[in-house]
Amino acid sequence: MARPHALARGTHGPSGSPPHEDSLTTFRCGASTLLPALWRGASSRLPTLWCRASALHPDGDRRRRPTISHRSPMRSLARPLPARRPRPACTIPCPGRKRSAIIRPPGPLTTSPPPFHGAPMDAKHVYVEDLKNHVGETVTIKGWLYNNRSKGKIQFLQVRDGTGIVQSVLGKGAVDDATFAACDHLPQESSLMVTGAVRQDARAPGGYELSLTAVTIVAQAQPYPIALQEHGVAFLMENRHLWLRSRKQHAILRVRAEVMRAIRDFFDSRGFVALDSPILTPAACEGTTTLFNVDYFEDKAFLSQSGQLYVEAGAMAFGKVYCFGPTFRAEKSKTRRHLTEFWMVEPEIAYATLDDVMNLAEEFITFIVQRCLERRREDLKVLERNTALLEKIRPPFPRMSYDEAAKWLHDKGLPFEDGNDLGSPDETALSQAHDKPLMIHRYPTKVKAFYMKPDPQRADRALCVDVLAPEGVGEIIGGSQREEDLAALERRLEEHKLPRAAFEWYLDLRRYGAVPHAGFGLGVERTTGWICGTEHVRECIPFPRMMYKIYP
RNA sequence: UCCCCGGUAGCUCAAUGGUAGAGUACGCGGCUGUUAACCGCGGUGUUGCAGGUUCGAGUCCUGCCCGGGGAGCCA
Repeated sequence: MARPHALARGTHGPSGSPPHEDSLTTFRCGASTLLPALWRGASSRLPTLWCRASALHPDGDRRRRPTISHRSPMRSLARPLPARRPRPACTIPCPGRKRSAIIRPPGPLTTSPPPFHGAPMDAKHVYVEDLKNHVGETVTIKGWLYNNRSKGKIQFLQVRDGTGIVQSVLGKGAVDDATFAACDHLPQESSLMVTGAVRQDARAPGGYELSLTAVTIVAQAQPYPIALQEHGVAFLMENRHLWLRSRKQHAILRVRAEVMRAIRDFFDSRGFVALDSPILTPAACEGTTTLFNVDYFEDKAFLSQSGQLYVEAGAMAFGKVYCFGPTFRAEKSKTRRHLTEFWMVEPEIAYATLDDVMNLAEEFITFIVQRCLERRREDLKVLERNTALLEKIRPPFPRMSYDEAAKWLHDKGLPFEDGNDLGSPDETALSQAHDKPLMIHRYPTKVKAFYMKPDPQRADRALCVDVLAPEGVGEIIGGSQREEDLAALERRLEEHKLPRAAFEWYLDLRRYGAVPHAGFGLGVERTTGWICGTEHVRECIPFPRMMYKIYP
């Protein structure tokens, strides 16, 4: 009862019309085992695509795949390729011939697409993560082939569906021979639907497996670039859109999603109003860092580096607010801690002091970590994270003033100059020395932003706090009590040489009912990276944006 | 912007200045419990680019390009 499926038709373009070249990329003409006689006859005229390395670039030459960089924006896409030894645009293996054939552009498709193999899917569709509730039932998993270990007359198809991976066992005779043979040649990441009885079996990774009675191949993949082997970072980054399917990346991004949900749950349940700040802004919030420029009609604008000034307005209106969104920094930082686009949550509270936000940060971090332990333990296991270290993350967190930190660094013999901001190596050393987040407060006023309130006890120290995650991770929170005095703030703007006109609205917040207030910002990717034990923040966001890197 | 490391097959990597080679992926064959399965067979190539030294350069020198890590700055 094999029949074409809507999904399959979709991959071949409208029936009877010439397919778009791209639409052909989902099947291959070398797959004669998949095709009935009529279709196979047509396949010799079909152009497609079983190129060894054409997954990323239409000319099949991986070395020319688009790499977009600051110095050579869109170079490989914008310029014609240099003249060189002619290469086949696309090749297919031809039985009986040593060399691959050169493929001509596609002609019109006149035959119908190949039918699927296997029985129609009348079994209940379930997700891999729910399989344990369906032992003994016959169910269908819809997903992609993670790996196939073929052992002659028995095949072990490992199918992933986004919620997990399940091993399904296909014995010869369980399905028709054509389907069995097709499965034996299925490349990694081919999409397929498998139907079978759910069994508990200790031999299966994950503990449950399927005894298959039907397999439907939705789309046979081209050879998948990301093999089950080690790959270099550069290669994986250029294949980020596919890398997301890998187990570790999958686990990290699920933890990230949990972190984001925990953030919202924490503030929403405490009476904070979500008040989003603009992404397009007229001026720098802090003045010191480099911003991305944007043409804003006839004017100039910037991508926001912080929503803080705007949530201050929000706090005066709603009492407790937070903004949560992307933030942009154009600094040329090339380290494992930096992205040019990252997500930040910034709570701001009226009538709050530095101590209030330090206490809040402590509760907040604890909430996020414990939530991930509670709900994403399996992912942390995939990541081989030492969760015992995370279990310890509960109040109180150690607190240290800047002066105490400076003394600690001196005692350790680290080259640190009093009065300077803490450098990266300093923070790393401090962070490594603690097994809980370390709160360092009251940095020198001169190294901090203009809006931070100086300590009334000591004007050369600001009422601010940085929270350093342990294990050498470093800063995940920066916060402060804000300067609420109009005259003092005006002086600070001048000292920082900031354009006053752009800040008039901000000064208004002091003119009309100023109150003490405070807040902080937490970086989502750094926090996720700490919880996951990830080496680099680029793995903690689906499509990282970094210096000179904006593809894919 | 500065400092350090790197660029060889689609991918991961070898190769005293002397014939560019493995594993993997891919293809074919074998195998009814595999765990990145295994066994046999099949060939990968402008050694990042441009010069230079040399009888001879993947290897040494110079410049450039690209990538990675770090400093500053920051979440």
